[in-house]
Order: sequence, then structure tokens, then C-alpha cells
Amino acid sequence: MPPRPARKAVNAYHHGDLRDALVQAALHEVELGGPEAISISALAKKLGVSQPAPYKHFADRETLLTAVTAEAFRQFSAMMRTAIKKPSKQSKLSRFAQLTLDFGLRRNGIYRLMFASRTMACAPKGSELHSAAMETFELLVEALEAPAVGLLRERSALKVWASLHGVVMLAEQGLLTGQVAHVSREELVEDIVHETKLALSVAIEAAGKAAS
Amino acid sequence: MPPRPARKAVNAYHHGDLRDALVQAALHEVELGGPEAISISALAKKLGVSQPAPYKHFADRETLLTAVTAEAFRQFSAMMRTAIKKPSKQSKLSRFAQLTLDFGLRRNGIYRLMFASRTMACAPKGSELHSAAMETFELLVEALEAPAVGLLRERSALKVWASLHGVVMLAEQGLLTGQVAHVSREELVEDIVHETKLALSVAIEAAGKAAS
DNA sequence: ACCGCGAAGTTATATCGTATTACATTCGCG
DNA sequence: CGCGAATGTAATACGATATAACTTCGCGGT
Repeated sequence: MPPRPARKAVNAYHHGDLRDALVQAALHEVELGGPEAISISALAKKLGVSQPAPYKHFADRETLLTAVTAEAFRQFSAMMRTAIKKPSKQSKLSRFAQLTLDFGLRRNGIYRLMFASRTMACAPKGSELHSAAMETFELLVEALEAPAVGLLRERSALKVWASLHGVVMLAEQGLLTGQVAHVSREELVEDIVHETKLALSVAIEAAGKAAS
Repeated sequence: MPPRPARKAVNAYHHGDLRDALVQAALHEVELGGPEAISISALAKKLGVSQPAPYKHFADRETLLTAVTAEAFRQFSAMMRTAIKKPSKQSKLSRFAQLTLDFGLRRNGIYRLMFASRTMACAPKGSELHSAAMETFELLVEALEAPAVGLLRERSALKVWASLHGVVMLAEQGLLTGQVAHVSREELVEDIVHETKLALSVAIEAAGKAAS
């Protein structure tokens, strides 16, 4: 199952698993300073290898970024998967939404890498990255806990996804302060969740009536 | 009213209005290649001045970016202002929304500078940039065409803003393709507009009853 | 009229990050 | 064991940011 066997450091000359170490280290850097913060040479120095060594594993900075983004999506998915699995007082959708907001603010650097950088836009359709992102989206659809009626679920999921993304961005950019300061982020998210559920159930019912 | 008198090129040595020329040229570059594309030295070369000349007007790259972003917001606001002024079959909100989507996709580089870069997040509260952004938000509130009841308008505006932003981002990143390809962007936006109006009128009515 | 100061530009240079090329070391497999 | 592929290093070119020190010019005061 693991694509790369993760061999241990073989000796002093060969690092042993530089590729993976690079991705992990980069993820750490991105968490602190965002996508712009990662520097090939800085990573190389931190890992104790020569500056051009990373280029044996990644053609350029962009390629590394893409791999890091894919890893970030996998971690995000894993988190969500466990979160919506265990029973709770809240609905799955609500937990998904609140966790996304939390992730987006706490680990904003990574969030921006995933959702607000050019990296995603450049990912070809079948790529590792694109697949990882689609899988995350599937989790959201699942969190809706609604029957599959046409593409109603997918459409609702898109709207939630978009709204959540917007809230995170606005919050992070300080545009949720000022006049609307006491509309808390959490409240706003609950609003979105609530409206989404309502709209979806109405749409499903309407579709049901139309069919009968 | 104009902060800078825009003097003409005085002679061969002094450019005359380098500051403004830099902002305009940068805006052009951003439109093509996004925020990362602008390079002080490239701009200097394009404008026919020496490479360090821009630093007489902007302390560093970040500062230039901030000025460019503010200018972008002003242009965006101006566009919206005229758009929601003239009468139309569509509602003001609908036009605002569709125009935002259009702007976000057509002039994506600039859009990303405004809404998806670190620049905004770093703008202090009273800054030129922050004010320009707030003014744009006010236009959206105006486009809602709803009476001011508490902060209900502002809350709705935030939700629309967030949703629109999310749709633009998703569309641009190719995440609106695939299974949900035939849910068109425009349709999605109309959905958002419609739901927003509905939710807002319900909330206002509820507030009215609670008061009586 | 002139002087001089400050704004705006220039040349030269330090520093840093990306990326390539040519060379060295080690792994693993026949 | 020995050879090729993978992986790492050293040396280097390039381009961008940024600063320092010097130059040019407009303008306001005397």
C-alpha cells in the first residue's frame, strides 16, 4: 500500500528517504509561513543535504508544491473521515463545517496552499493531487447524509464548500471584523449549515413530487 | 481631490510620475500572471527606468502589491457602482453576483490579488487598502435592497460574499468540473442569490414579529 | 539671480533562491 | 563482482530583491 517503502538512512552519503523528508519539512514550513515560505535551498539546509539534492526528486519548486498539496489533502481527508465517523450530538455536516473553519484558521498556511494557491488550478484531471481533492469533496457529500437524487447532493455540497471557503478567507483577511464583529464565525457557519440542509430537503421533496 | 497631481514627464532624467505608472503596469502584469508575476525589476525595465528606481516610491515588493490591490478594489467598486445603478430586469444583487463571478474568472489574476493573497490579511484597519475593501462590501450591502434590521443585512451580505468567493475559486481550480460539470456556474450563482434573498426576508419578518 | 535642499534617478554591489551541468558515491541486481 | 541507475555533491549561471553612495533637477527663500 505505501507507494514508497520509506527506507531508513542507508549511510552518510545517501539520505535514504529524502523525498518524503522534503514533503514533511515543506509541510511544516507552509504551516508557518504559507505557500510562499517554502524554499528549496532552506529545506535542503534543514535536512542536511546539499542545495541541489532536492532536484533529484522534484523537477522544480512547483512540482514539490504539488506533492505537498496532495499530502495536505490526504491529511485533511483523514481528519475529516475520523471526525464524521464517531457519533456526536452535532450532525456530520455541522462537524465537517466547523472543523473546516478551524483548520482554515489554525493551519492557515496549509489551508491556503490547498484552496487559495495556483497549485490546484494547474493540477491535471487525473493527477495525484486532483484525485486527493476529489476524495475530500466526496467526504463532504457523504457528510450531507442525504439520499442521492440527481445531482442535488453534489450541488449542495458545492455550495457549502464554496461558502465555507469564503468564510475562512474573509475571517483570515480581517474582513469579518468591524460592523459585523459580533456575528461570530461559528455562528455564521452554523447558519450556512442550517440553510443548506433546508434548501436541500426542499429540493429533494420537490423532485420527489415531480416524479410522482 | 486627486492625491497625486499626475505631473507630466518633466525631462529625460526624471520620469515624472513613476509611482502611478508602476501601479498601472503592475496591475497589467497581475492580470496576466497573478500576484506572483510582478517583479520590481521587470517593471522598471518595462518603464525604461533603472532597476532600483521603484524603491524611491515603494519600500519593498509588498508595499507595491498593497498599493496595486487598493487600486484594484477601487476599479472593482467603480464597475459595481455603475452596474447596480442602471435599471435592469435582474435584481441588483443578481447583477452584483454575476458580475463578480465574471470578474473573478476573466480577470482572475487581479481577483486573486484582491481576495486570495496575503496582502489583504496584512492591511491594517484604517489603511487605504482596508478602506477600499470595506467600501466594496458596502456596495454589496446596498445591492441587497433590504431594510436595515439589526445586522441582518450585513450578515446576509457576508454569506453572499463568501459564497461567491468560493464559487470563483472552485471554478478557477477546475473543481466544478467532473460529476457536477453541468451545474453551470451561473446557475449556481443564481441559486445563491435566490436562497440569500429568501433567508433574508424570512429573518426580517421574524425580527418584525418578535418586535411586535 | 543664486544657493541649497530634498525628491527622484542612476550605477555599483551584496545577498539570496532557483536551476543546470558535470562529477562522485552507493545500491542492487545479474 | 561489476555495471548501471539512483542519489548526492561541487561549481556555476542567472535573475530578483534590496541597499549604499552618488547625480540631477525643481523649487523656494534670500
